[in-house]
Amino acid sequence: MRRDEIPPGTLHLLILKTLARRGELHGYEIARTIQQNSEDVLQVEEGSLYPALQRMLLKGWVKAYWGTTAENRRARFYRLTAAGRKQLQVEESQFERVMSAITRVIQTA
Amino acid sequence: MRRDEIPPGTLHLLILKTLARRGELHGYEIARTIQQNSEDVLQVEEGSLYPALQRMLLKGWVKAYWGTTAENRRARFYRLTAAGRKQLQVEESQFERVMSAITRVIQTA
DNA sequence: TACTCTTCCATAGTCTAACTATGCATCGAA
DNA sequence: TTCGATGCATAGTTAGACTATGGAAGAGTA
Repeated sequence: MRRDEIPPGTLHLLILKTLARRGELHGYEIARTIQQNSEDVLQVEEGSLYPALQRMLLKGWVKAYWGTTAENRRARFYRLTAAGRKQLQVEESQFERVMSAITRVIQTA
Repeated sequence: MRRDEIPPGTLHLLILKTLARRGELHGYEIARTIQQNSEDVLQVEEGSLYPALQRMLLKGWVKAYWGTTAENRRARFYRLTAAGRKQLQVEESQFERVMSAITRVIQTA
């Protein structure tokens, strides 16, 4: 998940999508999920993840609460809000729109 | 071609690809070509384009020379170097690799 | 004539967000 | 008793796309 690899903002999209599917997860779990689903292509650094979650909290796309994991550890869990669900739709279609445009350019040139 | 839409570095890829197909073009022409091929989804701003071309010159991916356009205007033409051709391959497969990873995450979550 | 639009180049400075580095804390296993 | 994994978080750096701005030259037009 490097600056020179992925679109800025894509991390938001990936987090939103992951939460939409999985319901509620804590940060570390979100990172591992994305990493696994990408078959280890996308490495989600903690220094990217937590700031991203902070931004998303501020924007009201997610809400958070403290709880305990299955292994009895303290962790902060995140859940999508209605605004987050709407944002997911926006970002998903935006992503699709731009990526197919780029693909078009690459294939046409 | 906005920061919140496209991957940083993608502009390089699009320019490289465009030059690879079209042979040699001047800056303004590169911008219009990308824009047209994307069906106006990607707006290539001059404040993005020219700095990108400078970077690419520095990295030796393109070389430039002054000439005149069909309309008899002074313009700077760009052509791919061997290094640029190699870089194009790298960026193209990189792009493909990451985009399919993102798609995988979005579809799997 | 003056005007606006398009073509063409270029740079200075701003801003976003992913990054590195770092710090802290707990648990289980070696 | 050290190490790895789990878990959170922030400070500061960096790349690069952006806005704003400057210039020049030609074509058309009022």
